[in-house]
Amino acid sequence: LLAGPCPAAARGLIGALLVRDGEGRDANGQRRVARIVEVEAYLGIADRASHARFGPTDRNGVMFGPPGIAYVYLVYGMYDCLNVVAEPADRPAAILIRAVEPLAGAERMRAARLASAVRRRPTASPEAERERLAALPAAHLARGPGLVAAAFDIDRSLSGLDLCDPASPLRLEAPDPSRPSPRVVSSPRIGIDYAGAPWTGRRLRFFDPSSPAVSGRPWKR
DNA sequence: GCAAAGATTTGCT
DNA sequence: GCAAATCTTTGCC
Repeated sequence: LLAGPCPAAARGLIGALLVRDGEGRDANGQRRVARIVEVEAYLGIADRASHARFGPTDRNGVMFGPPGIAYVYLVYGMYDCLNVVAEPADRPAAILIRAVEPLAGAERMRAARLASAVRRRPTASPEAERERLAALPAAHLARGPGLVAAAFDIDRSLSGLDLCDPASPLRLEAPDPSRPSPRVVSSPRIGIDYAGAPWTGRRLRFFDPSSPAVSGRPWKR
């Protein structure tokens, strides 16, 4: 699937599982599992919204490699974002994981969100942040690309990891076959106004409209 | 070498 | 609804 055209691969990732093994920044060994509910496809050199538009660099190098590999980058100097590399090795493309819906390990995700917030704002009250996160529904713990990374302890050190290897601490797994496949709708991508036409208008964002974990304002979904 | 902008999130007005 | 926080990467001198 990931070796094929990126838009179809992105659509096909909706409903797949993102799995994180117990290892992480602290000793709590809870396994985290979540359903992918929102993604965006970023195409090759010609896509003015894609990091690949600069050609291969130190940052985006893995996009030019084989499919199924993690591409993690830092955005706005603050948040890590997880991508899955798509298409064959000579064609750069990646799928941004924008939101996932927790199925297991939600408390571990809450702890990771707290640790991430404390690292970002050392002067703020950890207790206030802990209470804020405790009040958050599980479906909102990873609603947004920066929050997916925070909830799963994903940072740039995981870039290059094989997400299709069952031995990887972070990996993709096929959805539960007994579960009905989700409805998938498309929209333009978010936060790429700089790309200009026609790229801003292309419907390369895919999501499950029934999921409460999808990011963005409800009326813009 | 330096200036500018960015695949975001949060808090305040 | 708008602006701040924060730092890497890119683009131009």
